[in-house]
Amino acid sequence: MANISDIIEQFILQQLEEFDELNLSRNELADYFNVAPSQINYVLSTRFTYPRGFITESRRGGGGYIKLMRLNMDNNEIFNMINNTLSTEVDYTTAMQLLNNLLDRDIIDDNELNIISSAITPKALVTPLNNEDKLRANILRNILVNILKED
Amino acid sequence: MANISDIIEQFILQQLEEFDELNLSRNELADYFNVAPSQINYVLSTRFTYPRGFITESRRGGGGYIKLMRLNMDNNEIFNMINNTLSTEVDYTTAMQLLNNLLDRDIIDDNELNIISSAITPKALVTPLNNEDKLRANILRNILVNILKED
DNA sequence: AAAGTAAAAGTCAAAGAAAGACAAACTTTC
DNA sequence: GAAAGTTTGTCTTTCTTTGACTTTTACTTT
Repeated sequence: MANISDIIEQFILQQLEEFDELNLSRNELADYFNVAPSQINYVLSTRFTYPRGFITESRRGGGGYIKLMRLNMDNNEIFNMINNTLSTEVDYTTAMQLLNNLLDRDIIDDNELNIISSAITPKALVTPLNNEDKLRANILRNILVNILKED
Repeated sequence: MANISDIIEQFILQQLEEFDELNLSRNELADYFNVAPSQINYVLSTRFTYPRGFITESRRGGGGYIKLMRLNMDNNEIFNMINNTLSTEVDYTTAMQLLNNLLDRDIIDDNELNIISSAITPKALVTPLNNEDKLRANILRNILVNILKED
């Protein structure tokens, strides 16, 4: 019950109440809690996930960091779509329907729809393995999550 | 942003806002930031690259210098550069340099850069076999061609 | 004018500093 | 007792910093 991962999770959540965006140092955090650095990855990847409304970004090497951001979940139409429609795979037609839906709701504009759709056309996603739909879901999720993060 | 290379990059970028062409002294700069002279080369070669829209020229010996220039390119040259950079494969760093270049030249705006870059992050392009860079080039080409055809 | 010297910048490789991946070992839960 | 979840550790990859050595150029001396 009082496992260290939960404690670290609470610690991070607490920080996130003050700031929407955290800049963590994996090693420092690990040091602070006396755990292996990879445990930080474990906490992040099991608790601070997309479906729970978080997004991470990182950089290695000197001055490296892990940036953790909380998504704005006021817009839960998109949020639900991301979690449902885009959880694993999505074909082009469905993806376009979703985007048009977002356009109707003024969540994205014409120009944005244009750019996003050109990123996920079958032509853009040529891949030897037949994982086009998986790729599309992944890319689209990334884009929309990014839009959510903006506000 | 606690690494010195990023700080030096910012410093140079700031100078470049005033002038399109800078005359740097490698030793003086290195001295100013208290780093090894070769670190200046590192910063220049990792950040002020051709896809980012820069080119350098230098001279050794007494009175030597490094001249850093922002290229000005007409639409045709930009088009060619895009095609060259994206002809087969492109890694994330290079792609971002290209996008920042397009941002500087007002070909895309902040919002567009944001969307596009989230479509091509390594995270968005997870793929079992080593074709991430190929995929990225393909997607990015699709997006940019689409944007360029608008005007 | 040739030779020598000092003042630059260039090259490259080794060391260092982070984070990522992944699997083995352990613990809890059902 | 098996499955799920957690902890630990090792190895890899990426990016940065440092330093030793080389090359080029301008200036000085003979």
